[in-house]
Amino acid sequence: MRIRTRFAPSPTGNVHIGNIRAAIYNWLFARHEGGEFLLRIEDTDLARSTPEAVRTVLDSLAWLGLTVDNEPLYQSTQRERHLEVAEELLSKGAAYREDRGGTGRGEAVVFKMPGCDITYDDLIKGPITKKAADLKDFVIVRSDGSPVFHLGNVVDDITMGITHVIRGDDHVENTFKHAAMYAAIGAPPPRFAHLPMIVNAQGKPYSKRDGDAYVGEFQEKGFLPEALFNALALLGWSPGDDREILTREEMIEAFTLERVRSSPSQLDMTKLLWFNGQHLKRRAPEEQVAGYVAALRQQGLWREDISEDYLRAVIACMGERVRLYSELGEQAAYFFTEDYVYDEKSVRKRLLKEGALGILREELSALEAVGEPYTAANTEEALRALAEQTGRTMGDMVHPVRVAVSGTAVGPGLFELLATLGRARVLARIRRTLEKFETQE
RNA sequence: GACCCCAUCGUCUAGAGGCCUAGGACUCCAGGUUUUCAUCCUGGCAACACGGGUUCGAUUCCCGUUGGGGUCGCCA
Repeated sequence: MRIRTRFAPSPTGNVHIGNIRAAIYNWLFARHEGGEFLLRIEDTDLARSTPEAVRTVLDSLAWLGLTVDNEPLYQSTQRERHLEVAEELLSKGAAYREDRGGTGRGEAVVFKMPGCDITYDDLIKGPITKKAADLKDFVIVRSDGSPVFHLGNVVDDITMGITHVIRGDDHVENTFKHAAMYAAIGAPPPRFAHLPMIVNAQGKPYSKRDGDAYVGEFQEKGFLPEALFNALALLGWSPGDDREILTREEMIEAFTLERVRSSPSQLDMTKLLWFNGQHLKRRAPEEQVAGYVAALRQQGLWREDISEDYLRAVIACMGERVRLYSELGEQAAYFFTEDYVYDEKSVRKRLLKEGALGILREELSALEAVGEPYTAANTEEALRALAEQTGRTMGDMVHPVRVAVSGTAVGPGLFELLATLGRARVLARIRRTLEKFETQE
């Protein structure tokens, strides 16, 4: 039989990482088995299910590359089918009408539990049994005639031909109800697998106050979809060897439900950042450009006259110092503005030290003497010659220039930095720095 | 409260009775490389919640305790 899984979110706004992780596992499982991954929008709560909310769900799936094999089934379109099944259940005696609690609201349709213990074999947790005494009848159609979640969920899974229901831990109790309904309807039940919850940094369930809980937040912060995918997939699942950085294909290849853990876990932001850095450096340079431009634009550092060649040079220059697009602007705004800040500590240590400004002035002459092309090799040669002449170390040479042209003591190799910045900028910045601090001394 | 689930370094995890003086990753620390930082290399700190069993032998199996979580709706 062809494997079929589904993701069945109720579109109530942003998609939580716990839910998207369930979607990832459904997708991975279906792809691994050569089956299908379907989407159902559980939009019966019309008040909360807006078109924008549906859009958000679709966007999140698309962003993460979770390709769906069907046109999404909107649960609200299935209402008649749900009610039909309720009638069948009624006529079979598997359900009855009752004014629950005698509220006078009218009669609801109540599903009758079979009166025996129910056991189902969870693909992740193993067999779980519930005693008959702990199983209560429940409403499947409200007194106003609308179907309840349990009815719609089961009926839709049957009509969609779902073979494996992979969902959050919070549904285990429902599974006994659902299993009983499959039996009453006379449909073969799917296999169930319940994923442990993802908890917040305090090890507690997520609350509205917690940040970093929704897919959109990571997207906005500039995380790479493949990095979030990878990190989330490895929360609760592992390939069985020591691999951590995996491509989608490698995960599909290795994914099995047997290797999913049954204890909750938390998403560590520091490690997520590491995942991002790893995936970032695996991206082709041309793929990176757009991401950097978007981040720089957001930071107000982008100007349309900046050439792509220049940006590429900057990216190459910064190398693995950047793990997230936004870190480029944070760490090295000086590539994009003349108005960079002079880090106070760096200035004190490298420029205001005895004789530093004198050295810098000598270096200015040496660097002025270097013509185009202003390559790393050429500028290095000039400063090496100066160091030899004056009996100084390269350290003495490098530090003042670095602070002068970038305002900070940390960054890429100095000569790559100079070559990237270009002759005009370098000389202008050194002159300006000299002016600024010589008068200050 | 009742029922169900969970429990290995700070975090993510490997481990399915002896291969474990418990392995890997992130973070952190030290050293090396480098003009600085980052990368990279080397090394280090750090865990089987507790108590009983079962067994020649338990991180691994069973029971209990403790702790955490889920569910108890005419919500989904």
